[in-house]
Amino acid sequence: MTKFELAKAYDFKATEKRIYKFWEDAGYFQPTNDPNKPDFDPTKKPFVISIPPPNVTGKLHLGHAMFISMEDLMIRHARMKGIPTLWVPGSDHAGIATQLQVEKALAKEGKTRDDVGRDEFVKLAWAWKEEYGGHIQQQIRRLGASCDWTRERFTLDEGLSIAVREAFVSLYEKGLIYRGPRLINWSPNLRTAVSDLEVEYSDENGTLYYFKYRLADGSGDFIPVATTRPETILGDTAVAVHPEDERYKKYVGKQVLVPILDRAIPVIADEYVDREFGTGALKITPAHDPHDNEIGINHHLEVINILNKNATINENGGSYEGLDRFACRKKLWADMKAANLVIKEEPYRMSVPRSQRGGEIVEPLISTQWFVKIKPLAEAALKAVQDGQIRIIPDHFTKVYYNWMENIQDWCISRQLWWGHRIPVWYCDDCHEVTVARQDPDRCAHCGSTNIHQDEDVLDTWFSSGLWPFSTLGWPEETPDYKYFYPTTILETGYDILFFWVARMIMDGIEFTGKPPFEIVYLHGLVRDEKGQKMSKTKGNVIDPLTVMDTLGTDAMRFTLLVGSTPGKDTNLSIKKVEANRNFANKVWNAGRFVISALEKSPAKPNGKARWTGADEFIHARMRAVVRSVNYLFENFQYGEAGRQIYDFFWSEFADWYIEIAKLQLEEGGDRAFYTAQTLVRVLEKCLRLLHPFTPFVTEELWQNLKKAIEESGTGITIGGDWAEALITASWPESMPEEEWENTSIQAFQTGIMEIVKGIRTLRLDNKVPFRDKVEITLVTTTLQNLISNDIPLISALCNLAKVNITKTLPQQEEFKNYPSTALPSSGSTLLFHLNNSSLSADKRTQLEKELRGISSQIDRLEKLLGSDFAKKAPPVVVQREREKLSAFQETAEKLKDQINAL
RNA sequence: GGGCGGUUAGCUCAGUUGGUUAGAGCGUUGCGUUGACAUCGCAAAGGUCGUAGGUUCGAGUCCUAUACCGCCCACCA
Repeated sequence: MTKFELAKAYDFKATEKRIYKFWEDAGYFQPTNDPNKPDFDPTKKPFVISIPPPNVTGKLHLGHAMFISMEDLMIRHARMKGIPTLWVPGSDHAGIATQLQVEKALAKEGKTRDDVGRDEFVKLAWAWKEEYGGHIQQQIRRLGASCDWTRERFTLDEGLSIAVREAFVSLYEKGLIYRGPRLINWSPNLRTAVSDLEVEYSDENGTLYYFKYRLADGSGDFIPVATTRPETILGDTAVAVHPEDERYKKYVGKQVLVPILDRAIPVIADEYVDREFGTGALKITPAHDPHDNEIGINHHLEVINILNKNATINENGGSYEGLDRFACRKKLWADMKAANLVIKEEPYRMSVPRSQRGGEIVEPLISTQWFVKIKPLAEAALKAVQDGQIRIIPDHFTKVYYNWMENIQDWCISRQLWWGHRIPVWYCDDCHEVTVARQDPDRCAHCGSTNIHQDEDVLDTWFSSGLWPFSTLGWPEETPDYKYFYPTTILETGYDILFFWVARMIMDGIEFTGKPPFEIVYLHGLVRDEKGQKMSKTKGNVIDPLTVMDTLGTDAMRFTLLVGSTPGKDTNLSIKKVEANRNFANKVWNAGRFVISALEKSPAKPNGKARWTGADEFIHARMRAVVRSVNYLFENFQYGEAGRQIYDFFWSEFADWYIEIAKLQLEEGGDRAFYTAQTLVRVLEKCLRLLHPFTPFVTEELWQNLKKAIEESGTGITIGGDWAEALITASWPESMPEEEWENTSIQAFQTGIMEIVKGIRTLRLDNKVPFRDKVEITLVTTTLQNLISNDIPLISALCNLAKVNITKTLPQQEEFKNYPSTALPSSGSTLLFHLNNSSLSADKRTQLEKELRGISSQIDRLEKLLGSDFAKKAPPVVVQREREKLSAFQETAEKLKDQINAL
């Protein structure tokens, strides 16, 4: 007797926390790296993932839930395969995001960052990190993430700061980092430069302003020009026209006057100008537009910056000085109108650059910043993918990657922020040379002066993220971790940060370690709402993973995310799906309860040899097939499909069929009961292993209970292998070679028991005979007789039959004419339902004829098929399969005709 | 402008080595159920797999063209 009283429903709330603690305390997440430990094997290639570090002050959202589920799946699978497995967790200091939060908190006290000063601000930011930084790590634990918390890292850690310093200095020494004035994207609210990637363009309604550029010669002649940003007129240093434009050719070389300011600027000719667009004349503002900047360089134009750092107009704007850029736009335009310099305004659809973080309009302007000369790094990174050293999944993102790498621009890495890695550059106040050093210097490396000061800027957050796979393992030190675990195996993340992060890690990895930092890039899709829309607070369609876990359980949510996703494709999440998977977790739980209860009905291990029933063989054969298929799918990164197949097998074959049959087989007692219990245990146990990477909690809890129950049952049931300490360390089911009996067993069960039982169920429903009424049937068959001879009691019990008759030919007695019947086309058999109801007989002919029509069309189709080249050219196995189908159909058709004739 | 993806049941989506009139969940309809599970069971209805060609004995699956939807990159004053 087992003393197991498992709850009727799976109680995930009670289970999840306890199980997680059990795993963590037992040290399962922590691979050994100690040569003195017995389980350390330096010849084994470890499986390693570095977590995409979430923002340290972030809150868990579905994007996190997605990658945690995905990576935990990979990690658990590898761990079960017996591979030394490491998943390095950590978080990112998230320069701009965190600084904004701290500034927001300050703003509540009516202060700005300037009020408190840099040192104090950084202290506040650290305090903020200490207070909120742990939250997301706790939330990641709730997801069941089996990462090694003893190796947790933070991008501003001491070790990682050393890595950042090393990376910067080494790039600088190679001439791959330079400083200079260039046109960059300026974020006025944040008062920092941002990289091109951090600018997002949005299509918005704007205005195209047409105005007059008067000639300086006082002729009163003018060139019409259009712009979307009138305030930039203040910084114009030329007007460009196309060299062959008949309208404006004559003006080239002459001077025109900047409106209001009356500054004289040249008219130049450049082929870049599109004669068709606008007025065909282009104002040139080299300081505030990328193209204009290029043209300016080619024509040696003056560069006039008109903006302050907060996007107000500076001293170059004359009377507009101090005005905000947009206020200036209004006022300048009004003034121009008054001066009769305005032609017209028209509505215009334009693409507006906005800051990814703050959302405000970004201004292109000239500023002195630090840049990485990226082309040499990109070339090597490109090659690593081309050569197959790194494989990107799904494949089509390879092209996206190439496209980006081939057109890459230098990367602006300096940020005018306070929260981040300070740029390791010191300026000498005496000789004005720069000192770039790994250790903080106390004097100038050139003149020895102690009058030096460090660069005020910090590095782009992504600069440190790019080093993540190796900086977290100890680089630049040759630590044991670095030597053993680097390069990592898979980099798993969303495709939205392919450029931000993945591409940079590849470039940095190759540059600094000489090796690609990982072998596989697996990109998952974004999680959207059930209609496929992006989740956003304003739309109110945000699903909070914490709430989902609270109400439906972590396993259900993980399973939903994993099974609903295909690599690289966005997935639409709806609560309905999670509910369905909550039901699945409960189904697993209850199947487990049943199997445990079956142990009570099983005697101890018998001496006799195993006697398997058709059902036993069927479920074993299907289990083997599922294991093979799941392994194939895992090898090809098709985790979603793998999960789906396990789900289907578990529910519609194991639970719906085998367990139902097992109930009857257990009643027989003796050996039959023993082998049934053993089959139940073995199949369930294997399913728990397969499911564990998807739904770790319910499977672990059940597995441990099952193990204990078996030990205490005294049945001596084995699982054909060793039990492990815990499911998390149990071995992964490997594929077994396909054997002849598998197919035979599956075929036999499906065409025999399954089809007969389904047929009887259908007859019952069609004829409104409830299950509780016993009925008699006659099975007319030439093929199934031997196959099911032992299964008559089983079929009888499953269908509540009083009697089963088996004949080879249709009975000729008068009464049978009125019996409802159904054809079993895959075996060429017919089922007669003993129910003499003359009111039904009227319909019988039509029903039979309808069935016959269906079957006949199948026969026609197959005859045609088999008469075609198909028979000659298709593989014999395939042809044979169709032949068998045809003969079964033909037999069915004969029987149907006989019945019709007998009416 | 360049690139990529999608189009399969009422809805949301699976369906990767081409194998023969397509699957799931939810929804709908009907029936059932006190012993693993109502977080359940049995069944039904519902699809010419966007369109047009092509390759092949065979195409949802491969190729070409096309329509519509979506995304990414570059960005035109």
